[in-house]
Amino acid sequence: MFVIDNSSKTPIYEQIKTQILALVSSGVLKPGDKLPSLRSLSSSMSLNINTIKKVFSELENDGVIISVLGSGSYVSDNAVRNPKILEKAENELTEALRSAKSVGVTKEEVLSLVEKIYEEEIR
Amino acid sequence: MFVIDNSSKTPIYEQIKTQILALVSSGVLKPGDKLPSLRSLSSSMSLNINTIKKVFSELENDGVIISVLGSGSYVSDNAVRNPKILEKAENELTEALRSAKSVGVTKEEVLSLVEKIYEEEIR
Amino acid sequence: MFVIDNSSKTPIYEQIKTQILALVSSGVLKPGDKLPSLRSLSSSMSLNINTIKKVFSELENDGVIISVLGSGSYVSDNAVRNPKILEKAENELTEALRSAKSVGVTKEEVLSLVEKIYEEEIR
Amino acid sequence: MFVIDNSSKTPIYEQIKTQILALVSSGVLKPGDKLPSLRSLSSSMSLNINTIKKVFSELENDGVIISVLGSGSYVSDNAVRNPKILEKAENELTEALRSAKSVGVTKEEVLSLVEKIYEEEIR
DNA sequence: GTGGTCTAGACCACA
DNA sequence: GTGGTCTAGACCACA
Repeated sequence: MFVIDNSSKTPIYEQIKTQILALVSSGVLKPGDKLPSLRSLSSSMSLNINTIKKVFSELENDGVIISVLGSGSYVSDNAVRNPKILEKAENELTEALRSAKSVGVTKEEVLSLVEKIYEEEIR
Repeated sequence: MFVIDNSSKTPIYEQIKTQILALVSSGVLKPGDKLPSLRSLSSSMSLNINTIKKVFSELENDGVIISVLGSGSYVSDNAVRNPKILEKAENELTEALRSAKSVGVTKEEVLSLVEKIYEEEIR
Repeated sequence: MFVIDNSSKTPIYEQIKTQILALVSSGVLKPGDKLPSLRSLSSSMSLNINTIKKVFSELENDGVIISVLGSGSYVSDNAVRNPKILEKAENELTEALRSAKSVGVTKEEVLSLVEKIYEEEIR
Repeated sequence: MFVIDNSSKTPIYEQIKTQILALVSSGVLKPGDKLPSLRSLSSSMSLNINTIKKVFSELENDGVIISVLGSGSYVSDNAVRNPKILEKAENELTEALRSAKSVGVTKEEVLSLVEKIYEEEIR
C-alpha cells in the first residue's frame, strides 16, 4: 500500500500522510473517492491503529478528507492544492532553504538540486 | 546570545546548534576560536547546563568543535563546510523539495522562493 | 545482562557500549534484532535510564543501531564491521602499541600478548 | 620541548608523561639526570603549573623520578624498564587488543599493525 | 575555573 | 508501551 521507512526519523504517520497527499495531488485519489477503513489499512500494513487514526485526523483537520461516522472517509472537494497543505509545505521548504544557506550551501547547489527533484518520476 | 523560540517544535538544543553552525559558516566564529563555557552559556540563556552540553556534544560529534577537559570548547579546524553538516542540510532540503513537489508546489514557486531566501540578509 | 566494573575508570556507558558491540560483531545480535527497551535495560541493571540513553544514542550515532520513537531500538543493517567502530578500535590499538613500544615493551612481548588474546574464548 | 595535541582526548599531563617515559627508556634521559623545574617547564610550555605537578607526582609515584625538596627532580636508578610502567602499558595494550578483537578486527590486521608500529622511527 | 558522568524525575510525541 | 527533551543537582578529573 504505502512505503514505510522504519529507519527514518520522520514518524510513520507523517510518511503515510505525505503519500496520501501525493496520491490526491497527482489525481490518483479524486474528490469523493472513498478511503480504506482505519481497520483495513492498519491491519494490511501491520501498523498500530492509532497510527492510522492520527493520519486520518490530521488529513481531516487539514480539510483534505471528510470522515462520516458509520460510513467511512472520503476525499474532500477542495483537496487538491489545499491552502493549509501548500502553506505547510512552503514553510518547511523555507526552513530547509534557510538552514542550508546558513551552513554554506550555495544558491547554485540548491538550484541544481531543484532541477534534479523536478525531473524525477513521481514516486 | 541566541534566539530561542519556545513555541517551536524544533528542540531547543537544535535551535542553538543551528545558530552556532550559522556563526561558523558565516565566519563570525573561526577555527580555533573559543566558545563560551557550558556554564556561562547556560546561565546567560537561562537554560539547564545539560541542554548546552547536548549542543556541544553533538557539534563535537559532527566535527565542528572540540571540547577539551579543563580548558573549554573550540571551533575545529575543519568546521567550515563540514561534510557531515552539508550532507545533513542537503538531505533535509531534498526531503522538503520532494514533499513540496508531491503536494503540488510548482517548480516556478520553488525557484522564486529560492531567490527570495538567497536575497535575505543573514540573520 | 551486562557486566559492570564500578571501580573501572572507564565510564559505565562505555562499558555497556563495548559489550553491545561485542554481541553485534560476534553475531549474537543480528541486523534487525530488537534491543531491550531503555526502561527494561536500566531497571534490570539498576542504572539510571539516562545512562542507557547515552549508550543507545552513541550507538545510533555510530550507525550500529537505529532508535525508533514509539517502537524501540534495532540493530542496523550495516552494524557488523562498521567502519567508524573499526577505525576507532584501530586508532586506540595504535596508541596503545606506540605507548608500549615507547616505554620499552619489546616486539616479542607484544606478539606473544597478541597470540594469547586471540586464543582466548570470547567472553 | 614536548608535543601537545590539544584536540586529543588524552589529558595533557598524560601526553607529557608518556613523552618523558619515552626519553627515559630510549636513554636520552639517564638515571641521575636532573629534570627541568616545575616552573621552567610550565612557563616554557605555557601550561598550568598544576598540569606539570601532576606529571611529576605521577612519575615519582611510579618510581621513575625522585623529587628532592629544594633541589629538583632526578631520574631514578631503576627508571628503565620500570615494572609499574611496563605493567601499566601491558594492561592497556591488553584492553585495546581485547576491544579490537571484540569488534571484529582480525589477528592478521593486528599483526600487520604491530609490524608497522615497530618499524616506525622513535618519535 | 573547565568539561564529563551519573542520578532523579517531569513531561511529551508516537505506535 | 516506546524513545526524546529538559530540568536539577551531585560529584569527579583536569588545567
